[in-house]
Amino acid sequence: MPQDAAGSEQIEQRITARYDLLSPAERLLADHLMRHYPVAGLFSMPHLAKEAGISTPTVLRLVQKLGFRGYPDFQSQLRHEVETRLESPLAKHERWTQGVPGSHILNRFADAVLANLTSTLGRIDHAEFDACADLLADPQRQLRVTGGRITHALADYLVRQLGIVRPGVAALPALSSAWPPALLDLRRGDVLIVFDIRRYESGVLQICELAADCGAEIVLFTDPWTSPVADLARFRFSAQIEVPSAWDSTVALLVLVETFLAAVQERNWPTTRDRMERLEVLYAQARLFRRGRGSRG
Amino acid sequence: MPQDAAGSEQIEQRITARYDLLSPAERLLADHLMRHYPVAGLFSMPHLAKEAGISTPTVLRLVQKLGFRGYPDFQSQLRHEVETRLESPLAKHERWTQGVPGSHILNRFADAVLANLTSTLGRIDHAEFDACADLLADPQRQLRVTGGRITHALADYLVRQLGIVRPGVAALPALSSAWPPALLDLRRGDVLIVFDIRRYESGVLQICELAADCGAEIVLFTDPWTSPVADLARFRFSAQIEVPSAWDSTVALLVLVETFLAAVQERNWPTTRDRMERLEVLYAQARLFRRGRGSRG
DNA sequence: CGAACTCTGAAAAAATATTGACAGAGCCTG
DNA sequence: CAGGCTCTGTCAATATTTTTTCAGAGTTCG
Repeated sequence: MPQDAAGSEQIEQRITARYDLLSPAERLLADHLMRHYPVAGLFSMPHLAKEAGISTPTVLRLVQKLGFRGYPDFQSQLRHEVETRLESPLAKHERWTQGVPGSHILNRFADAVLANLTSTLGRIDHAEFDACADLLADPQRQLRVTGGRITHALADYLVRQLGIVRPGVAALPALSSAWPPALLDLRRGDVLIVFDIRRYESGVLQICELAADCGAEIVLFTDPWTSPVADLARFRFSAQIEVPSAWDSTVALLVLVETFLAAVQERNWPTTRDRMERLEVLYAQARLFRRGRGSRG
Repeated sequence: MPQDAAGSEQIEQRITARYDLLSPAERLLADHLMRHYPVAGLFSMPHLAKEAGISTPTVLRLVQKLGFRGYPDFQSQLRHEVETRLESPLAKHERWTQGVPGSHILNRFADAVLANLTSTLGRIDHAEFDACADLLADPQRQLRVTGGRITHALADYLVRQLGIVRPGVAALPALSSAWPPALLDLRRGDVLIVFDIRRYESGVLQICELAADCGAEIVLFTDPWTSPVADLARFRFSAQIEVPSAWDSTVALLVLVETFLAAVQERNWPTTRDRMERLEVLYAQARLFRRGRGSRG
């Protein structure tokens, strides 16, 4: 559905639609605009140029490429967008900040997620978090990760990302018959990271008991109902998971996981950076990545 | 609690607080500003004066009475307010950001995640969301899902959960040599769901092109920089992903995914419920679950 | 009724923003 | 490696905005 004119198109859309026509400096600006949308564009041209790290003529060239006659024209449209977003029928953000029953699923869901997040994060003890991050950052300890039906993806994510930051990270196998060999080289002091939210699965408790017998430290991510694994765990973090859906939400857990990833990588930054650089080299050698969509031949 | 200076007060509050100190012409302007708050103040001084029916010096006198050094100073504060309104309508940060903001990694991370979420969700067009949910809920269409290095876990999660709601959902294989057979029974109108955030991987684009040639509809989840797949996609949802970490965050994407899951299951609830019940029976037969920790036996 | 006062906008002055012209830098291509 | 190309910033011009100055209009009060 091609717009004949750029008339009422959103600026965001104009940018994405023409992104491949943009030059490198223009993309710097476009990225900046998108990242701080829409307020960034309300500043004066010199200010905006400085923030984006480019020059004023480039700003002008971009807005002209986007179909505006000049910078004032661009700002005028932007103000209009801000207006409809903020001012008019108490626009979009307000639609989901107040949980009117019967509103759109996006609003209801976002409401629940935000409530879960604030509640989850507000309850975490900073000292406990730091102690756990220290544990996970200790290169002497091997890490093993496991999850249940819903949390499997989370466990997978943690393994992949943490495996970049440090060595000795692996997921436990899915089949219980494969557990004994996997526990074979678990040493005292190694760490088992467990995700276990309701519909606690029997297998998860079993493997925690096995690992505890081997002298492993257990880190548990769970829900407020607290899984049976809690008694075995050295560290325990519980997240709010209820949303308007037939299932529970893993968003708060993911935030925890990502925060731990950030904390661990911060704790041993030289090593992390070194590993990441080597990873980049390997990726480059494998020619796995291409450029963004601008790499015109 | 008297503010010594007008420091961080909201402009609306400043106006109401000093309203009775204002002259008639200034009140005209104040009324206009309040009536079209906050966008009115983003215009230039001549424009604003004309709209309010007064002259530019009066505008200047008002903003000075409000405690600003000049009109640019006033606009700067106003932009800041617009930003906080748009980015985080919940000023609830204080609840768990007690102390210096940006101190503990938990606070910094949570700040970023909340900003990402509000910004991401505020930008989603409800109609587009609904249309896409309709597409995903259509049992006639098969669904295939794929992701990149970071988003793989997300794709996996979507497959598992959506696979409970409806039949015909599968992940694409990881190895590109396995793609052609996987695409073999892709029919016109089937849907390919793609996660592609920066460090866009070449394989993702390739498989999208293949699928598009087969007549598949493409649904893209990406970042604000817009992946090259965007041109091929029927639906495109972009999420904010920046956090204080060496990596990007997939939290906002996960919220999108979970919201879609809720929307799809809602659209075909009888079928979903039926499938979930049968799943429960199967799980029970496999004796996979145990009770919560009260069931000491 | 007139002097002193405040309020207000016109107009000039200063500051700043926007736009255009141009040239150096980098890159493909022959 | 030279010529043509695009991209990008510096600088100058033009336009606009911001601020100041000032005088007329209206009001209050003795």
